[in-house]
Amino acid sequence: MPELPEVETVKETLKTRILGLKIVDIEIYYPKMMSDNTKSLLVNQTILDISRLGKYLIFNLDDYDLISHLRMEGRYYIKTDEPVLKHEHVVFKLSNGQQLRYHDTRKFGTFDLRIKGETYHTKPLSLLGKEPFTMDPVEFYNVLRHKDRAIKTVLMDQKIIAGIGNIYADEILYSAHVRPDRKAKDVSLQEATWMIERARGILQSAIEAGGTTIRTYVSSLGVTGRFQLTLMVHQRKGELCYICGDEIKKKIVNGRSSFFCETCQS
DNA sequence: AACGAAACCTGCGCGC
DNA sequence: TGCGCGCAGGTTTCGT
Repeated sequence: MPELPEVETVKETLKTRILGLKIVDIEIYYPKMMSDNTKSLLVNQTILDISRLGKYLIFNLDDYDLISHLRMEGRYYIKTDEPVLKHEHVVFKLSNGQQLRYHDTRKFGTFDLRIKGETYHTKPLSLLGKEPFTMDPVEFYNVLRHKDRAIKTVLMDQKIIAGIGNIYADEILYSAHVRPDRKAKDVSLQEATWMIERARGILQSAIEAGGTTIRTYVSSLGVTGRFQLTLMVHQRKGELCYICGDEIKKKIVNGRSSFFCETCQS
């Protein structure tokens, strides 16, 4: 589910709810999700801050950083003593009686614990490329020049540029007028520059939309980070392009569904 | 080195 | 109603 904007929204929302609270206990209902050793190190740590890099959420504690990746369907809920649901796999009990619950239908999410200071120098965070906000278009172009893969595959490669997933890749490519199945090495400097500029604009708009959506649900249970931004092409196969009126096409690119307009993108 | 496919999981919608 | 299949916004691992 979550790409960079959704994770940013989850981060901001959680910061308003659990900052300064101590983890007094943890219940693990799906052992593969978190080891007992990690649990023992987390207990008695206080949540001092929450940060984000790419699609990773990072709980900054006294002595450690807990790195959380939501993968496809991870979500956080803040509850008290309601019954624990089927897909709530990790429950962090906090010092004010609240519980931070990690919910993940497909169990793809991951937790990694790092000693402060090593967080950004070890996997997985050390593998991440720059986010679109800090990526220099010329640097990006120079990477593309050597890639014999579809441009969309490169745009979603977290080692090259961090934070973009399947939905935003489609939207960015549409906005930059580039077909998802073009070879990366055939993309021009002008196009690469548009892609970075459009990535920044679209991600920023999504963050603002997500923030708006969440703010209207301040007292709701879920902290999902779902945003309401109008999608121009993603999941619109057979519908009409808002710009030229042609039919939106769907094609599998490197195993991922990809939506685009043949007329507006080349 | 670099690429594509498979694997990790569960639930949902669709056609028969 | 029930079953099988395809599909889902991500990442890592494995084989070529």
